[in-house]
Amino acid sequence: MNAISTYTTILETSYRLFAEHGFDKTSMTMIAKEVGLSKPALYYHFSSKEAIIQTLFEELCKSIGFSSFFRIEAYTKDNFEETFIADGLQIIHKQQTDMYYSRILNQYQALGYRDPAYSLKLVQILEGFTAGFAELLAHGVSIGAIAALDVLTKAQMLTMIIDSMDNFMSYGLTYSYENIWTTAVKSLIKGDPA
Amino acid sequence: MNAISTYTTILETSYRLFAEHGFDKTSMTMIAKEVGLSKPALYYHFSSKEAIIQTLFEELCKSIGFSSFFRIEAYTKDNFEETFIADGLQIIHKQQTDMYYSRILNQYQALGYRDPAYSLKLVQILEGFTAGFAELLAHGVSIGAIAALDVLTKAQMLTMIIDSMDNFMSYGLTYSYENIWTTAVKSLIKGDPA
DNA sequence: GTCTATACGAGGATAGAC
DNA sequence: GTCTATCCTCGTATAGAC
Repeated sequence: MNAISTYTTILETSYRLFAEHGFDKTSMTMIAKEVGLSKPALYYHFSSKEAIIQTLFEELCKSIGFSSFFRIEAYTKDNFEETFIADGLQIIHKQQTDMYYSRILNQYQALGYRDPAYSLKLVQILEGFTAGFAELLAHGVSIGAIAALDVLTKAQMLTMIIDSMDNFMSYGLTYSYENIWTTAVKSLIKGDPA
Repeated sequence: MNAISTYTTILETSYRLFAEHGFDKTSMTMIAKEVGLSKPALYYHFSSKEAIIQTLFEELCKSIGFSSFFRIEAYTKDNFEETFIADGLQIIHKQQTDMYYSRILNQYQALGYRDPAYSLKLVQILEGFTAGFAELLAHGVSIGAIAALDVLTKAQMLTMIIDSMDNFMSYGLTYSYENIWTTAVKSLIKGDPA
């Protein structure tokens, strides 16, 4: 038994190859060679290529929900804006540590066009962000930190900014994402409390 | 000679099949069958599958630049906000008339990860939007329609909203995109002129 | 411009031994 | 758990006739 199991090595290697070459252009032969196994040994661990793709998807989904980044109970009237900004910056930093993340996500999105199992889950994550932002903004209103105006629309816009920053980063665009997020939050949640 | 040439029919059919099944899962056999041709006849018009993909990409790029939607010379102090909103809504409406558009774009983005020819052009289009918005906002400042604050960052945010709305629409999410765009523009360009 | 027939390679997956 | 050898299918692409 290795310290790092074959199973885990296969997943990590597949993740990288899928990001570099895409699902379709990454063959089981490539994965086996890169891991240092024969194809049948690979099939011993995963019954099909689709099984690898699904397993990776489940792992991915575990770590990218709204509540992994934003903790509503920490928001007070005094720290509201700065905490909002800081929590969002966590997402940016996480993505900057995994160059492959958005490429992989892009491919699951494409898969979702043909297999609702993927799109349903991805939509659920996006809607989780919108619902989370809406709840957070509503919380901000209730504690008197911000004005109650267009809460749902603003939540949707924040979700879009997060979604799109990910996209831009995957293109290699070197924008000042920290600055964009900070400006977005300030633009959207400013205004005197009602 | 048909009124609609074989060449055009191939492109239109390919566009639809690529959107429905993806580039890789759409074979030349499928395209030939759907068009009503044999495979060699198909290869007579396009020397390879890649050639079809490239031709479609060039056609696509022609119609999605910033200047196809925003006409800076029409912006005055009095109509600035409403024209800004109206021009952006054109993009939303255009995308709503072509369900396949964002699916196809998603795939060219994925291709771009491996072939810079695609990503360079796509990045160019995105940067065209950011530059266009920045120019438009600067114009707004110069004619006294809006305040001069964070012009570049705001231009980037607007590009992101456009980019992400496209993405959300492709998921089938039925948000009120008109409302989001309107709120985005109002949130970002409001403020008294300097 | 379009066809029938076919070459050729690669990919997913399995049989059966160790 | 891992191997060698192999099967089958399907993909791109071409040869050569009409």
